[in-house]
Amino acid sequence: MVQMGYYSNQDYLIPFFRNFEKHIPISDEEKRIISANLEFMDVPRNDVVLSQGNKVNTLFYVVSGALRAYHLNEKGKESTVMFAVKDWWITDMNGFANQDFAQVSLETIENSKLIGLRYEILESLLQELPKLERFFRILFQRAYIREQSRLLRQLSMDVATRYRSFVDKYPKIVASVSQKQMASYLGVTPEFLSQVKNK
Amino acid sequence: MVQMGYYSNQDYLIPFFRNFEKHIPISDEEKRIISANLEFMDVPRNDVVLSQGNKVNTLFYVVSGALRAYHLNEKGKESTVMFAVKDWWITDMNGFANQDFAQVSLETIENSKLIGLRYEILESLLQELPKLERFFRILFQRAYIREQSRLLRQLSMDVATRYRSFVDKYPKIVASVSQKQMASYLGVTPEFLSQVKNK
DNA sequence: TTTTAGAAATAAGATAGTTTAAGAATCGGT
DNA sequence: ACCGATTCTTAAACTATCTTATTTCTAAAA
Repeated sequence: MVQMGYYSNQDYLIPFFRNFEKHIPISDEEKRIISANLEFMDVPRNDVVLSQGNKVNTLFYVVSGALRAYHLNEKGKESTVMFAVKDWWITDMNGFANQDFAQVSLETIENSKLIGLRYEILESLLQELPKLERFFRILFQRAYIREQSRLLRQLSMDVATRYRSFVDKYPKIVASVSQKQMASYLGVTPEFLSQVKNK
Repeated sequence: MVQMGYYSNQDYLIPFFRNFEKHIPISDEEKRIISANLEFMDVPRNDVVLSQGNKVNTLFYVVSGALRAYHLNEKGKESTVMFAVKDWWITDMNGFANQDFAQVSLETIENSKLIGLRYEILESLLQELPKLERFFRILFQRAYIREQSRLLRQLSMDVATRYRSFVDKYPKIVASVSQKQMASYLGVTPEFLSQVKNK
């Protein structure tokens, strides 16, 4: 993972604030304050930016590229909890919010530009700019809705329907993801997904 | 569903603000403003307070009792998305936040006292008391974490482990829930849960 | 008290998903 | 262009879970 110098941060900040302003308006002064508190990272494909079992200190925003959050259980079975592409935020949220250990690892599945926001920094930013509470309220509300919808699909649909539904919803993600990863997201074996697809 | 007169609202408001203040401090004046915008309901067991397919206009806070959110798919299969007991908030959040139709129904599984907060009211309260943004930010953050953890359990654990894990985590809920409902929450048939339990 | 209905347990046959293994295709590195 | 290493497909045998049906149990209604 490479920390970039200040000169090139506009590559990160322009898309970041463009997305930010879709949710709430923000002044130049506020942008300046926020910018000064972010970290900019250029991460190659297949790099692990957070490891299961470690303390979680950073919340990531995806400027470009794609990430995957996955869990490894005692039996070595891998479960993909989430993918993130451009404009998504991702981390092990439980570990982050409760300053606890990560239950998932986070890896890039493409070369990625990320913005990192550290826990203590976010906490103090929220104090300094209460407006951010609204931003993150909206963010978490949407994240909650997303997870609840996913859970509902997991419970109420069969694999073929879940697969089609995912492809419809996130065609961009499908492109960067191996079938093995896709299967572990849907909760089936890659072999079975292969069967299902060929019908 | 019975709307209560003003005289008895303290039964609702005292537990409500006691819980509220666990997350953020709040003045008497703020309490007054919030109180004036809530609805108080006393709902008997097995009452449906929101029906799948209808527009969602209310967010519910559980003062006492218990609720269940469930979805019915085309094949008539029922999936329990969530339970809520004392101090939990519940609704079809997608329908609520996006003013869309409910994908789930909401029913009481015990006689329940609920506080209702309507969509437009919440929106204007958030304008009037920006402090509430923080409250709901924390609320949704926790809800998101909860859903993500549940999904992870769903993907990575077998039925027996999921069942034990639920009983450990929510012993109170287990008491108010039938085995059929429990099974539809865990994503298995009641018959299979019965087998699993007897081991 | 009898009746009724819904909960749960049990068991047999059906289906969805897993496992294993082997071959074909694809991809990054040299 | 070649090699080794993943990744994907296919298929057969297997296992877990589901469906359906029957029975028992329980609790509330009449």
